[in-house]
Amino acid sequence: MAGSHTLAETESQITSRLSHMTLDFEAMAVTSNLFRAASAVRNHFERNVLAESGLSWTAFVVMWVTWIWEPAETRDIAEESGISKATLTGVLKTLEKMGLAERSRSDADGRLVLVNLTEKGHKLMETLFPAFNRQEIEISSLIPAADRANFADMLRLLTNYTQDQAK
Amino acid sequence: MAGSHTLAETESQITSRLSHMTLDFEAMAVTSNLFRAASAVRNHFERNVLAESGLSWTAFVVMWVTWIWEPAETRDIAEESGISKATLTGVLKTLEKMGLAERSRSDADGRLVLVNLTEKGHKLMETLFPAFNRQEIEISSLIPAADRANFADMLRLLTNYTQDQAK
DNA sequence: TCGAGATTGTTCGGATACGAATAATCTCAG
DNA sequence: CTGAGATTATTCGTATCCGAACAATCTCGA
Repeated sequence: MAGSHTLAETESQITSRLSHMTLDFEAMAVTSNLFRAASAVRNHFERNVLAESGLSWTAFVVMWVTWIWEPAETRDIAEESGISKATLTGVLKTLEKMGLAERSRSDADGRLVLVNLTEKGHKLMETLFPAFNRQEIEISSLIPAADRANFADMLRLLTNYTQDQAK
Repeated sequence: MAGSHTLAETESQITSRLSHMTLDFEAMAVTSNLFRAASAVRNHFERNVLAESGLSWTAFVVMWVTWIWEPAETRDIAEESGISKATLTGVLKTLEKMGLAERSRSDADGRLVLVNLTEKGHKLMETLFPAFNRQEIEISSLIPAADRANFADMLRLLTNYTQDQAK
């Protein structure tokens, strides 16, 4: 756990405070660092790439998924973006308010809602996505090239397992 | 990106839609899967371990950090938990309301706030943490044992780099 | 001793996040 | 043809999340 204490200090304090318990430090390290890293990376992107266009990480991801698959169904966008449909409704409201996306009810099935980016949304993605990808390259270069694909695969293992458990 | 499309379908569609752009798929895979995995793991823990005691992931982490370092200063808790001080104020309000933690102003420095778990908070952690750690073991066992420590180290690289950039 | 600058925690506004409840729509078996 | 069951998106309530602004406190150099 990064923070005001070193890793050694942290493990030492944990051992001292919880000596009556069996702990798996390695297991703790996997989950706590996963969440810390994701949080830190999201904040980094929001501050350095997305702030200028007023987008949150999730708003960007939703625009990205829509850009790739449009016209996209909201149930698919939510799943591809890893957020609930309730959350997507709110994020799309924000994007519509910014004039970046538009929704319409499907002709084929009245339950479904389709989403497209607006022209303004397309223009934004043409410049924002390359900047975002450059930052992705910078960040991922911290991971040794030989480990990178494996790292992504291990992350997918975690996602797939926990999401399968939810079904 | 896990979702309603396979990885191959996704990369194919991206290539087809954005053929005018150079893309680094590997870089994209690192950041998008990092966030997806973290989100999925958090939801998994909230549903399967934390829901019963009404705690969110972050509320648990704050309790955990406080348990280890108490009496803990709020600036340190926020840093160790990877959240802002503004967020911590809100989370501590929630924990106080639940009777699980208490705050007091430091005698030594009037700017600082100290936090302790209450007796009820300690009791909860005595049973909740082992259950949480068991789930951590289950989740991390998805990562091959030989890769686990390295995986956590790579995550720390991402966190440290992005947080250093924020300073 | 004093004041500028720094640090701390809180409040505010607005965005994300989700489960549960709800209404609308579709499917399919009888 | 009809109704039960399933699926969809939205609303609601509540929690988290953060940056900016603010008030209180501390430090340190002049």
